[in-house]
Amino acid sequence: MKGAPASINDIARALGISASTVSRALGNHPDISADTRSRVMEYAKAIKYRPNALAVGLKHQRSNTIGVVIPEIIHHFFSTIISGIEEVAYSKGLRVMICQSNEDYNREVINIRAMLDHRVDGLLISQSKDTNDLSHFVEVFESNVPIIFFDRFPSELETDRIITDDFQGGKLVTQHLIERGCRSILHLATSENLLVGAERCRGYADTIREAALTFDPNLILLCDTQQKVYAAKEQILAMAPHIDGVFAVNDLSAIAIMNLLMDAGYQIPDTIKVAGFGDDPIASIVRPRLTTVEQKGFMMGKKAIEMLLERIENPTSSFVPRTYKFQVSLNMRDSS
Amino acid sequence: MKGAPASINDIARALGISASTVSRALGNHPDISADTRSRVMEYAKAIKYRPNALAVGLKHQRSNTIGVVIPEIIHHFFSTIISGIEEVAYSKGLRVMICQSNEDYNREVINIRAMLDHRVDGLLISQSKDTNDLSHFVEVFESNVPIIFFDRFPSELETDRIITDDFQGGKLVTQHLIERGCRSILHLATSENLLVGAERCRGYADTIREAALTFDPNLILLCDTQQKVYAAKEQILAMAPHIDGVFAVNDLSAIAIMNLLMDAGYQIPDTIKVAGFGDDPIASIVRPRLTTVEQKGFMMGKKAIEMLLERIENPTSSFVPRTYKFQVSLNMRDSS
DNA sequence: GTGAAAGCGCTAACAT
DNA sequence: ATGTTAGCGCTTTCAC
Repeated sequence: MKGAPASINDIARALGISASTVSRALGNHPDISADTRSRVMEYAKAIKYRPNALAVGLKHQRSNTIGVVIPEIIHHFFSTIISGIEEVAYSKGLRVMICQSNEDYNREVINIRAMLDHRVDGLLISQSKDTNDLSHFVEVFESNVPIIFFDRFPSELETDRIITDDFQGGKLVTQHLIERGCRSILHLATSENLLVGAERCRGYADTIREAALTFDPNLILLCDTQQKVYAAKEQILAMAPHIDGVFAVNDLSAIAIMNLLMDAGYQIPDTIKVAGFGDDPIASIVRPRLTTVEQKGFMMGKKAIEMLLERIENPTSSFVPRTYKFQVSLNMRDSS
Repeated sequence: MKGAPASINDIARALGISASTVSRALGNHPDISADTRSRVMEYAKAIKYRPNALAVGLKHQRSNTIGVVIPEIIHHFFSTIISGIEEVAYSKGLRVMICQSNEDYNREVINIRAMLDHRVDGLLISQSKDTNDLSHFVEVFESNVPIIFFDRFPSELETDRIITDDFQGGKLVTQHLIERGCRSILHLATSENLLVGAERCRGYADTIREAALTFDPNLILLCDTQQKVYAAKEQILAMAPHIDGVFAVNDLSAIAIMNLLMDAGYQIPDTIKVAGFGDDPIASIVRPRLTTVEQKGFMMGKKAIEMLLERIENPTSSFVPRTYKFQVSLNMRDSS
């Protein structure tokens, strides 16, 4: 029940040796005699000595911590990415500092600055939906802190990226719906400046054209949350009689429209087929089970931190940005 | 594109003044002349100076950071708690360091130690399911770092707690099911050493007895995840003909059993009524919509950090543990 | 094999 | 109004 935690100096004083000897003993330096080492170790354990990470970080100019900034922790995809990141981090004794931007530009900036202030060794970021000004990212480059973007990245910047093949995912879904007989497919899209959404949409549009179906821009609705789907209820129900398929940019809006259509008396998949994107656990819980694109979140997280660690270890002057794109697969279930 | 970030000394040197003057100017110390202040500010902005949080922390013996350890970020309840915590933290310029234990004792220990090493100003913790040894918590007390438990706490320790009235929640659900006509209610419970689960179960059992229904211990199944529900499929289907209600300890297992029963031909809520606990967003998405107990996650998060800040500001020697219990409400939907 | 001293970046007495 | 100094806890030359 004492005030400040014990320091190396406390140990040194108690044992009548110098702080540097204690430091070396604790760090298993070869010069230290077995006897001294064990005395130090023993006493350190007895008083529950713990190194001050702030002091170590200040000395070493590195904090043994990597920072992660994600839009929203609540999304299963991001959670699995974090698990992947932590998996690797723990195995290497690295600390992980997680912050969420809540899809808010200002918070993203604040979080990134806080992480830089803490002298994180590297940064793993998935940018917020409403980030347009990229100067805070540029600051990171200028401060020479390695940074890897995952999933959502600023296309204007030449950076390392761990991404999903969203275009291919969009194609897979659309091809599947067409194979199942759909001829008029509604696409629930996400806000324009989100590249992942744009890619999924491009996959959709490309496939429609390839299949020689008529591409109708009116069949694209900006509607990427449950709330927005319900807000667009009238519009959707007005279109419903003319469509036989829906490709939603994520699982939650897919499920929302599925419910909305079923409540209006439509049969799924008989009358209208629905597919989503992401393979959220909820996709296999709802009825009918949702057909959706599976993303490799855990693997992406692992790959992201591995790439980051490589960058940290090789701070090469000639920077050549790399992109690692994960392939996707379609999980066919009962909704299509 | 320089190596180390600029320090106060760099500014001092460039401006031909002393480091302490720079420090004071940056900190808006009243003694500093307006001229000096503005010159420092301007130059600092120009070179994008950022204080080294490690150095500040080392000096001040506090890091302006609070640590949060939760079992799993993926659960909506914990995510909302985090949002509540961040809400307050951001408004006060505090940093939040989040770690997940993944319901693993060892990770919990590692995380807490890492936070202590970082000299966090305080700790907000919800303990993992398989934590029985409490010595790492005791270490926190001994190091005089304020700690508040939320939701899941060690009952053997006298600590500050922000909790849900789980007992009352269990009662509410059970009373509701009985009012709806249920006479034989199955309870899907969680592992024994999780107090929140035990309390919900106690609320269930108490209510059964109060209603003068026969309490049958065989109607309590240890089954708190989707997977475990499906693993117990045979057992559940064998009981199904004899029950007319289910109270699940959380929403995911409630939904799992709902699906399992519906797949087996049971009508919900007509033949069997089902209710969950937690009000996960999925509860209002699934069909039938799930009746469930609403927990005040966001409010709990806010309260937790507010209580923590109070503890940090008043490190009183006479510690009297406080418990703040949040009331719950029942959201009645279509499953009951 | 161990100690003394310097310094990481910052702040806060204590000068002046 | 500003400079000097010391020190937070740790590591690491450089001595011996």
